[in-house]
Amino acid sequence: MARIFGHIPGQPVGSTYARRRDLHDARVHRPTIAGISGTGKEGADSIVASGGYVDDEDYGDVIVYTGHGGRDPNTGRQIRDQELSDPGNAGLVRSHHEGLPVRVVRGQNAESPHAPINGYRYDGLYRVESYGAKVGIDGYRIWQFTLVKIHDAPQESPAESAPPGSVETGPQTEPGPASVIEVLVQRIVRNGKVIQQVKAWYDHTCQICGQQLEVAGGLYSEGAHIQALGSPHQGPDVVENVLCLCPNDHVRFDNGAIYLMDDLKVVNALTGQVTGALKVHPAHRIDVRHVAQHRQRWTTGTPRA
DNA sequence: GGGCCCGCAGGG
DNA sequence: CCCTGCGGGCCC
Repeated sequence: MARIFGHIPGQPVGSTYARRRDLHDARVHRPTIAGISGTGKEGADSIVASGGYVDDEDYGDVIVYTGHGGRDPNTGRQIRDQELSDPGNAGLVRSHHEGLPVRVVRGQNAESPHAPINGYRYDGLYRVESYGAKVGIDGYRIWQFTLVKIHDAPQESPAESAPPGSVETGPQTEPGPASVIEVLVQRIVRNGKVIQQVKAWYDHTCQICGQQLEVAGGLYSEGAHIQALGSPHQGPDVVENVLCLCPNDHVRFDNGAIYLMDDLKVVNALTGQVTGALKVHPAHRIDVRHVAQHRQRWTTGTPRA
């Protein structure tokens, strides 16, 4: 069975499964015990986060996921260094380099507010934002992978176009749906100068909530365009149109859960209440025309094409 | 086939 | 709760 990257047809985000075997049967995550599905040559197509590794961190839209290896099978504690060459770890590295999306499944974990109460839940696609090694809680080197949720509109893998019974003979060239590859390429994060400049001004501090998100290897923030890029919004990729936000506030902002007034007060769209003021660095000029466009996009009732 | 892995059930 | 045995599936 070929490895599938991206969503599995018929398995929408939020689907729940009682046991690991059910995840396997649904092809959402094939291994029945292992947390990472993948190899160094192909990349990793899915992971399960069940809280089994003490160094894991789950922030919802950002997951710091510990690689495998080096554990005492009985106690679950690290008893030796992890190796990046182990298949699953190498797979996540490959996914990072290729920009491949990783299906994330969360398992029951009473200590995490993001985990299901029981069983397993498919929580959608993440990209491997970065990875690195550190000495874990148990005193051995671990490899950790920072996974960041992909918030684009769900991209269904195209249905198998080959009719049943149509068997390709000859060498397996693994045709692979081209559209999936295109989507992946589109999702490679642009880390251009504009976003880097904005992040530098704020040192990764969220302009809305003021928090700095610490991940392995440093701080993490996102450059958020106020007036969205591309059709139909046509916002420019300039510092006057970019905010430095934490992932959660980025999601809220991009989906209209929060918007800004012209004086840069922050408004909760559900309540209409001002919840604070945008924090702005003296050198950062924000163009209120983009602020107004974003606000009108989410507060006017005119349907959009 | 050998070894590995973020299960699972059962018993104390 | 912790520990045990018994595992399936996958990668090498």
